[in-house]
Amino acid sequence: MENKNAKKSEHKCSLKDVLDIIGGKWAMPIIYILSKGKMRFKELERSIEGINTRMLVKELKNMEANGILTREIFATVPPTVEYTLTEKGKKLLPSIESLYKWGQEFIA
Amino acid sequence: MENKNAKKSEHKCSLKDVLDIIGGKWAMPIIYILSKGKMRFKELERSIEGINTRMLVKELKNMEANGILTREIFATVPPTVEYTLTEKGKKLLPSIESLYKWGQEFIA
DNA sequence: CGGAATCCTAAGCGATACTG
DNA sequence: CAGTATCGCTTAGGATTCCG
Repeated sequence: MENKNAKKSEHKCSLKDVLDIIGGKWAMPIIYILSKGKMRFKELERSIEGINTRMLVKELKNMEANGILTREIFATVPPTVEYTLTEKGKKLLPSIESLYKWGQEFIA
Repeated sequence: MENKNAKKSEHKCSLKDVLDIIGGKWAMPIIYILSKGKMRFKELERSIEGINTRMLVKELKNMEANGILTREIFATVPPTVEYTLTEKGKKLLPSIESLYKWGQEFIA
């Protein structure tokens, strides 16, 4: 069982619960990239420096399971799959952009 | 060398760089707790559910090295040590609170 | 192209006991 | 009280290969 339980249904939702979802190494970078609009798998892989196939797949699945993004498949040859932020996902953007700006300001 | 390098001086500061500093399991929860004011080590340990001595020490050191909080020692018996957010650290609060609120809204 | 399946390792993390 | 010092995981994360 490599996959993360899509939130084990308690009703507390602390900061820790949020971080369980988007606290991984790649989640926020992915969301940040996707804020510019829908993207294909390969585009994402190229846009996010340092990530590899396995981690990208894994994070995308997690975020899909958590309703942060959607996955659309097009039966083309070769196959096309597009990822898009949901409204829920988009509402994470202010936080993430804010973190990013903090970095710009405080990390030389 | 268990400690994290207090930022290896490049000049790019991406989101990843921010997460290198506060992306760990406990950093944001600690900052969040400290937003209420300075606290002693033991208070922190009690306030943050699930953390243990080792991880608390480790994160506090990291954050101190990154200028997010300060550590004040008082030569009392028994010893007293207080941790306080720096201005730099406080500027992370909006992001963190925003993440927290997102959790309140979207994680049942 | 978009993954799935393997294999593997570093390090993040946890529990506990001990010390000034 | 405020930490160190060990020890031992587990698992997140990485590299690579293969498949429809």
